[in-house]
Amino acid sequence: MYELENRSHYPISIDSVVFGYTEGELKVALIERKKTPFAGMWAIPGGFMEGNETVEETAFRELKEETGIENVYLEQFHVFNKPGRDPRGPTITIALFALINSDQCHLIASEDAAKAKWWPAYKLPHLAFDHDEIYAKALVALRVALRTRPLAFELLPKQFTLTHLQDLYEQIFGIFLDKRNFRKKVAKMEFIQATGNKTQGGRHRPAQLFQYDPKVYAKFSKENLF
Amino acid sequence: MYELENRSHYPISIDSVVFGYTEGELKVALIERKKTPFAGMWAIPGGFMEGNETVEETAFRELKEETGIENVYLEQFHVFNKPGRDPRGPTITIALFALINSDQCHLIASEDAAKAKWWPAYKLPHLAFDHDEIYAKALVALRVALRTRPLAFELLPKQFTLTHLQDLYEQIFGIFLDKRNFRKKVAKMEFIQATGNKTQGGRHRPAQLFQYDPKVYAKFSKENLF
DNA sequence: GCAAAAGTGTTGAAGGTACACCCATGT
DNA sequence: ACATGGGTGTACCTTCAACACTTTTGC
Repeated sequence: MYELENRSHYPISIDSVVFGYTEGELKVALIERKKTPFAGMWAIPGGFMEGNETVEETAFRELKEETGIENVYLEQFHVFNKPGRDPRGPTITIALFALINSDQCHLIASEDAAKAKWWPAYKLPHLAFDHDEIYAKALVALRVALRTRPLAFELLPKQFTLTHLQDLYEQIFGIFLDKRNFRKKVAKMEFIQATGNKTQGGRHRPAQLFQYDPKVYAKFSKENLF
Repeated sequence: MYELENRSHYPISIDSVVFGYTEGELKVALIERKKTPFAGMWAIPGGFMEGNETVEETAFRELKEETGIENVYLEQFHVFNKPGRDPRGPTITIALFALINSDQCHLIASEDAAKAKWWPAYKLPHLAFDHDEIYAKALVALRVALRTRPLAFELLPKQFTLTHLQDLYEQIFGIFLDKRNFRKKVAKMEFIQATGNKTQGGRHRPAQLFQYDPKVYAKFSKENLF
């Protein structure tokens, strides 16, 4: 403890851009600020590190407090510290993105946040602080992550249809994919397995339900190095 | 300034993994620690943020102080804060990687560092703190970055031969490439241009020198979205 | 003239893209 | 019976992978 006493110390805030997928649409969880600065504006949920918390612990705590969200996949993507980004003084923000299947996830506001709400990912309002910039980087990080790792499944329920999987990719990357070609590709991925179950209740032909097997993926990705 | 006063404040260290390419070999700049803890061990250069510095400003200042390195490409890749990673108490380390053409870059030690030295990237000694772990992540980040952006040129002199470019990729990704296929691919990349100049002095056929044109790349990458 | 690195084309395999119709269900 | 989304195969084209010899220079 001796040597660090002389050092400058900084408040550190942890902000988490939470992506969800509900009703066939990519969504983002935002909170409306109660307090100044930027009271009344929408913002990315987050808050300050306290005591001996780690970055991830702070992120989980703040998400729970501000939105009620638990059990999400979290990943760091950038540190923001441009001078002037927080009118209360110099702060350092570590930004993370979170992935959740938001189908049965109602947001619950509390404490620092007046409201918490899922917004369509491509129709966000103007955000508080420099959160527009943080969000833009989060989207890029999301695309890079989804390209290189099997994270789409974090956004889907355990069992999902191929149409949903395709739709998710189309929305995240802003492209259209050919249904037959997409399915041919998925068929070759042994870590995406048919369960034998089917959807019910649509007034159309029921769809097969698939699931992701991380063990098969682990074997597969070791063999293919990347 | 009012509201931040109550918050926990933390010392923040900035460590930069500097990759260089000298004498046909991928290298990393390390310093030997003078002070406890870990006096006598090799470590990634870095130090603590002070005053109103930004992350990047701290990184540049520490690199200059500890190794004499200036004018490098810098990019953040991860924040480390596992409890116990620094015996002096809880600290947060923001890690960056740096890219430089180290051909004419002699390292100059000073202040906190007893020595500064280029090490072959795949033959590092065991490092101080959790720097082995930081370095492992830096290598992964380097590969991801080189795959998705034209950063190889930061490691090469302004004019370079195709053999050097190929060798750099082979070392970074740990693979062997076919010379003819590699050159065919490069030929299609309009942002890598022959200068008309040639190498001199080898006792073999002189090689054409190429250079990277960022303007052409910018046009190219906008057209191809990724 | 020999050592050492530079430079150059062709062929076959694999993977990607484009494209249109029938199927199972609910109302 | 009709509306809705589920499901399937083929042909072409582009890209990737494998492979060996000639050229230019310094000594």
